[in-house]
Amino acid sequence: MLDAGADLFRRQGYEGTALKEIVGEGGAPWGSLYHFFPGGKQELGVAALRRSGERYRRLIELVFEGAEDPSTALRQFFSLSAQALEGSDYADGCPVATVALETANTTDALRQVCAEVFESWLATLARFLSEAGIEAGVAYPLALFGLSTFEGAITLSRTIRSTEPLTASGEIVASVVDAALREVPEEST
Amino acid sequence: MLDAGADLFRRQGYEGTALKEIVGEGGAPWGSLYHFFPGGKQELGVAALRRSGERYRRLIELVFEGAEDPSTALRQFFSLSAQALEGSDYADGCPVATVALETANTTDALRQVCAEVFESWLATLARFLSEAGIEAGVAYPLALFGLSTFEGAITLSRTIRSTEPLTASGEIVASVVDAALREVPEEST
DNA sequence: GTCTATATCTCGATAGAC
DNA sequence: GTCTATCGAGATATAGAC
Repeated sequence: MLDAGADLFRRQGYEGTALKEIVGEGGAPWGSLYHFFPGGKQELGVAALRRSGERYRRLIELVFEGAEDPSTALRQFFSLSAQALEGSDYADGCPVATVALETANTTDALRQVCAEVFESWLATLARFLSEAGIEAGVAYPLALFGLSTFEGAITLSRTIRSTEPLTASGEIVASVVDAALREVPEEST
Repeated sequence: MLDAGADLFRRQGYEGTALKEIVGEGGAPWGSLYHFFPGGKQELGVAALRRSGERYRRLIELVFEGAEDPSTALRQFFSLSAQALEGSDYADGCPVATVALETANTTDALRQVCAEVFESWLATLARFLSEAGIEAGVAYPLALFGLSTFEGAITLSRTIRSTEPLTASGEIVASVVDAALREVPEEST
């Protein structure tokens, strides 16, 4: 049920998704919805976002751990997302961005979860950048920049139905991080 | 009425905004809504997005025309948006991004307008980059990158309620464009 | 715990007088 | 053109049997 909700929220947003749709898609019994989520739709939303946010964070980790440096990891991540978008008819974008924008000024509980998720991704990104030798004061702004570009590129790609924003942005982000890495003194690698 | 609609769509999205709210806020007569927009909410949405999208495009033009080069224009634009966000309790972000994500896979008429708006901004950006001497094949991907980063930074800033994503990203985008400008042969300026 | 039925509300859209 | 009243659909949430 959480997975079905997360998937629908990502595609059509929070307001655009009906509870019946979630229980229908998830094959879960309608009667048990308010047993597990006494807080109703909002509580389900919070739980679904937390779950998909953490899953996405682990995906980031996986890509960075498998790559030789953060720059190639980013290039791969952008390219991977472009593939995922194209293969899903431009539906599988960021699991929280749509809800984040919808609720930034309306439903604070949901906005807060989205903020927590974004910050967990930022912390993960900054950690990998730091571990590659980039100094702490630079790593966090660089993570902010990288995630910003990624989120915006997904927004553009979904809207104009082309992977071009993701691929073009991915190249430049990777090159920016690459330049930062080249400023790292040799001993620290 | 169009302005009231555009404002509400930007803050709380398309699905999250009721028609009554729009006519209420706009002080317009309810009876005339379906006279001017026989297509109902969707037609009003299309018109509102087109209008605010074009207004925003002219704002971009204004900033670029007033700045000495595209790099400083971008820095100013990010900084201006950060101010606008902070001054509006993080409500006045991008006028189309929220609706774009909501409708990318649900309501194609709205998605298409958002795509048109984004593309008009991209064309404007690419034109200014070209006019500054950056070759055509580079200007468009650079515009894609710049707009992507901007859109994502707004998303992050609104969600975590901090201007940090915008300021950090603005600096880096400006420096990337600055580097591209330095590759321009002197004669072409 | 889960089901069915339903209460209550709000939405978008329409009808018809003026 | 604009107003008032209202329709019908679909939403969230609840009640009460099992």
